[in-house]
Amino acid sequence: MPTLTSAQRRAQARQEYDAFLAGCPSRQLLDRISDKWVTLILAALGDDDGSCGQVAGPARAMRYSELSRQLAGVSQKMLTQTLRALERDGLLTRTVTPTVPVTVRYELTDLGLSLHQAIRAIKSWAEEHMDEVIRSRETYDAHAT
Amino acid sequence: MPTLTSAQRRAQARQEYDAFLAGCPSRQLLDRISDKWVTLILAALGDDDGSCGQVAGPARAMRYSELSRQLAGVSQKMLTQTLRALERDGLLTRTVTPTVPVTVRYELTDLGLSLHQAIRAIKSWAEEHMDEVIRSRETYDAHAT
DNA sequence: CAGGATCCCGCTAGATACTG
DNA sequence: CAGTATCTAGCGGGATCCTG
Repeated sequence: MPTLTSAQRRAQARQEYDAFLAGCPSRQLLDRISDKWVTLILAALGDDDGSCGQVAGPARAMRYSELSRQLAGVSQKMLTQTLRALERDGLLTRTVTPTVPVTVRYELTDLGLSLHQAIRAIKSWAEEHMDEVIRSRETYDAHAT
Repeated sequence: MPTLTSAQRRAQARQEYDAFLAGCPSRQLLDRISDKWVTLILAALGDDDGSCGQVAGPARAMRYSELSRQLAGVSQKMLTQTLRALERDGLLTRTVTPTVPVTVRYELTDLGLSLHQAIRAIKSWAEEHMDEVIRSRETYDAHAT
């Protein structure tokens, strides 16, 4: 049935999966992408860092060490583990170039890029509304004495 | 300086906070909102459930038991804990009506509603792209033998 | 009904050390 | 450079019991 439009297919997919249901695979997928490191990795790979014109860097290849530097505080374990999971889920590609020493580049796939749009909004939201949240916490904590 | 537009203020906030930095408060905020239950709670409270016209239910008040029913599989502890954190951060309000038995309603604030837009995109993405991810996993696993 | 309070297990993040 | 391997402390999170 290739007669379905992509919009129809997406609507159908949404009917099949419902993250509100405990057993639904999309619940587990939601859990996986609702992760601090996933968010930051997607943001790093999807965003142009501005060093070469910040208009719209649709995708960006980064090396392992670049990522670990940009995601301050991430352990090698978490970085590797998260990258592997994202590769397995088809969100990014891992390309090994057999130089000496070896070079590994990570790059978003189209699928990863489609998620990046949403992920980026989350990260921006956190940065933009930090002040409001801090103020809210202060009044909440003061009230509870 | 109330001469700043809201767009300017947001841009400024984004400069002050950078979730890529380990010590930045926004990193911690990002971690908090990158959570399965947060996503589902925000989605539940922000979405109209379709029972009264699914065009655009901007906000929706729900009772504790309604939430626990809709978020299948959530424990009371996690539900209560997450709701408290979201209330503290100013994303939702908790209203107690002293009936017998007591009635408690949760409702998104404007701040919560602003995050809901982004959160909803994440949940929809997970449901819409589940098939692609599953297929990707299969080929990945098959390759690794 | 809407939680609060405890107990407790699992697992997983993070630190450390080693390698091709 | 780009990981892998191992260990452990800590806490996320579920189960259970209790209350206003």
